Amino acid sequence: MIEEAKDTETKILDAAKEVFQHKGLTGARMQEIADKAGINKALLHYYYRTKDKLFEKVFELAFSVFIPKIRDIVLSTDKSVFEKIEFFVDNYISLLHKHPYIPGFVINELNRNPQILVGVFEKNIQFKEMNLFEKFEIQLKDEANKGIIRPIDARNLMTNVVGLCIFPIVARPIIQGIMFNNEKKEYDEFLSQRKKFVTEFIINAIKVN
Amino acid sequence: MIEEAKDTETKILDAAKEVFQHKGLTGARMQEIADKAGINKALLHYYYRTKDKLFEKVFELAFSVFIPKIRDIVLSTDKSVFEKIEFFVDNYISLLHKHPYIPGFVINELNRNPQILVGVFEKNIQFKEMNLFEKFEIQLKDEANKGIIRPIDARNLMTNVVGLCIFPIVARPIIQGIMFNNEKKEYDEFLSQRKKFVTEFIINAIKVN
DNA sequence: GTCTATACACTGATAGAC
DNA sequence: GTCTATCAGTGTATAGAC
Repeated sequence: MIEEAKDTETKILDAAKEVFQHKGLTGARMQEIADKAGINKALLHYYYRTKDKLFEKVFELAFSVFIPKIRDIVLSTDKSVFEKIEFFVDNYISLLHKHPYIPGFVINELNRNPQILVGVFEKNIQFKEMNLFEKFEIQLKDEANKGIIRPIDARNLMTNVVGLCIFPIVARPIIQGIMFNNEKKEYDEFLSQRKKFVTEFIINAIKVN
Repeated sequence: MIEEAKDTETKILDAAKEVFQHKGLTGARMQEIADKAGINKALLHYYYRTKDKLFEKVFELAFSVFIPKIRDIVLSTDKSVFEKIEFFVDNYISLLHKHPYIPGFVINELNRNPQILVGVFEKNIQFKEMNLFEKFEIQLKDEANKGIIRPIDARNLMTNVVGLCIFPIVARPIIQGIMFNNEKKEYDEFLSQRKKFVTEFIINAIKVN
């Protein structure tokens, strides 16, 4: 793998991602981003005008990494509910391990300023496609009628599935501190068995015996 | 209920809670806290020396609101596992509704600076009492042997229970935006049925049929 | 496109009068 | 204890040379 010479705009964006995702909008410093990108402050403004605009770009990219996956997986029509859940948990937790700071970043910035979502929605109409859940709702009703799963609401189920994947990542410092005596290695082991555990937990919760 | 004339120190702390919990350590401004407390900046430093010290105080109070509850409930020995779960979910979600900004605040600040926990632990040794989970683990093994519940790890279970309660609160802007077309009222209704839903979901997941 | 230098506003913190 | 005034440091952003 040869390290490509990245153009300045990309170098800035990469540095901005790292700094913003770790320190947040208000904690990030343009100077630190410039240092990390190997350029100077003035150049940041040349490419991205203001700190807010640079942040906006970083946020949109972070958001689009870990939201659309949900859509893709729920919409794969040829799978049963159990298969979809297994497939989702597996893929989503893998994704989270690759980008462990993104969920906390996105969640936090949205709590500070929910307004950001408006801009994101305008540029990505796909997020508004509510028929996504309507289709999934139909499948859930269908399998419930067939006696495969208990009757269950799609939004409650999706919230639980996503929450069970994300929570151990965003709340890592607390859980690791309280339940694992702050042992990083033990917590990594804990996380690595969550895929299997979470999948079984959810399927047991909704299946008819 | 008569509004008591609060002393200055309390007024400052109340104002600081509000500002820090909404804007975070780096986003909060001493000026805003002073304004909200109805005093001036100099007085903040008179009572709490520095911004960091004031923040530390606020963080510790926030942390102690929503962590010890877990301990209290898990340790109530006269309850079955099912009863504990129902009791916990009920009480914890009620608590979260009273302080909806605390979980996000605590989680975020800990991700930015996990070091804070060290100080909190030193002042509250109770958090380190790991036998809490060992006792619960014994009860889980016991009920599994009796064929009441499936064999399950205490830490995985606790993570799921707490996560299912907290996630819809901290991720509210995202879930409400994507699944509920940003309708506040609908999301409030959604939250109000979660107690029952989450309890049943977990019990179904672990009970033997 | 990239740099240095700098403008200008704001922030946390302190000095000192009352 | 509480205030006004102010300082020193830092932050974003821009001007202007190359």
